[in-house]
Amino acid sequence: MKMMQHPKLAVVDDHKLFRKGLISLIEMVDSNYSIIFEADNGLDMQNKLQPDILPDLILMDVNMPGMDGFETVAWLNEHYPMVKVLAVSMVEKEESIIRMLKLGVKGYLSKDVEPKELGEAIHAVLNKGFYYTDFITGKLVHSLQNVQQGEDLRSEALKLMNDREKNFIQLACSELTYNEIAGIMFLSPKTIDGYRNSLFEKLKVKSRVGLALYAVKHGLVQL
Amino acid sequence: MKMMQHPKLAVVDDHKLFRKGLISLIEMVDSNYSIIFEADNGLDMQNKLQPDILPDLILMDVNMPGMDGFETVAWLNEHYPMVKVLAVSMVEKEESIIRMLKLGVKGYLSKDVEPKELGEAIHAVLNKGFYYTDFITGKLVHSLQNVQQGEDLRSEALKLMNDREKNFIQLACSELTYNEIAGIMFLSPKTIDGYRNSLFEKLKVKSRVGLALYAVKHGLVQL
DNA sequence: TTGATCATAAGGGTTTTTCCTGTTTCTATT
DNA sequence: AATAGAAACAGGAAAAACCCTTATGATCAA
Repeated sequence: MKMMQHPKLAVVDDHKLFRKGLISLIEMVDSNYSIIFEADNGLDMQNKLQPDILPDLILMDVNMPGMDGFETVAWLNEHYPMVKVLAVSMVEKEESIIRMLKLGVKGYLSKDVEPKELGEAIHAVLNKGFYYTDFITGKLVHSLQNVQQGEDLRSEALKLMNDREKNFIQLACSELTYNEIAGIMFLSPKTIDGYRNSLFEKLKVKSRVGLALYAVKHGLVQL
Repeated sequence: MKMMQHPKLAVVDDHKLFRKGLISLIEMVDSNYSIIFEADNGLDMQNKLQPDILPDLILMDVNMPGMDGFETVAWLNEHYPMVKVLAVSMVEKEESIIRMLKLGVKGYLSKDVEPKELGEAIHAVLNKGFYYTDFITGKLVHSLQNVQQGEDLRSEALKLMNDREKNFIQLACSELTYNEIAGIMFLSPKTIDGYRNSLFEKLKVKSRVGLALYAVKHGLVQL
């Protein structure tokens, strides 16, 4: 495997102390790396990015004021898709990890890993293209299985209502008025009233918005 | 980490020769393992499973005549969820891998790995609970990104509105009335009126339901 | 200083939604 | 045929959502 000569790195993190510490650690683990800039958040990064001297890898915090990690990575994908990103975050919420992976980050490190692992991660991303730990893979697999749970939610929900109600709730997830829905279903608006009230009770919601969100959550309508 | 004393294994695969070979390899890498049964497919496995002597781990082929790996794992989840499964397959189609992982298999091995890796995989599943290679993780991440395009929508959507409006649209995805939302945001209901109208125009929606669905679709609120 | 723009907010109206309490119609069962 | 239960439907009223126009103060650029 061919090694990069002088990998150029950048650090984006709103906590100055952490940022500086990270940089000093990186310089310690491998003096070959050069930090070409550091930034407080995504906007700051946009200003400091020089199109003619792009970093090979950006260490990116997730939660930052102003422009957060998600937005920043999305922006990078748009404008400089060749720049790799290694997420470095305090939070280990599954949802954050999955979102960042979906955006294509090459790895996701917790802020409390050993410096040794930081070095390994950077090396892996630069030379192998990615660094996914068992922890990350575990989250990934778990989130897959949640999609399965969504299916269960769906079938549970479907059991609660009859065909007319299913038909109605789908139409209710729109900008049609109940009167218009009644027209489409060839029913009196008052019957629609009845469906609504019965679903409010069954699904424990209090408004049409609640109804629509319930339907989406349980996969009864696709967006 | 505590080792299991005499791990009980089973092999389900329709190719007799491969099955026998696999068994002999397993006995070779660690004589501690005992193979308590082998089966041709899922149905055969159901017959040979003795509820009082369950295997700790089943090596499971994916494509089998009769009852295939998917069905078999689903059945195991239903009836013996504590039995771990390590998929061993000839096919490396992303879709197969993802489906098996969704079903909760603890690892997915190609049939042409080195015997050494087979040993490592069995050991890892028994002692650590799972064995996911970089290859598997790669497939996982890739399948995530295929599902994706929502993040781009999200950042597009965020650009359209200011902070107050973002705040408001999230609150609008609830069963609060606009009056209550005004109270929460310390604003006059008439100002909320203004936010609503401005978002209706910007997002090209006509009702609060439309607003809520827009927000969900673009990832502005999570369900 | 003036004009433009933006966030906030008011007045006052219409439409839609929500929530009662009923009645009628149909259908299945005894 | 009698009856029980559901599905469909109504009247009426209050609450919420929607829509249009106008106004004030703050900020900013010319």
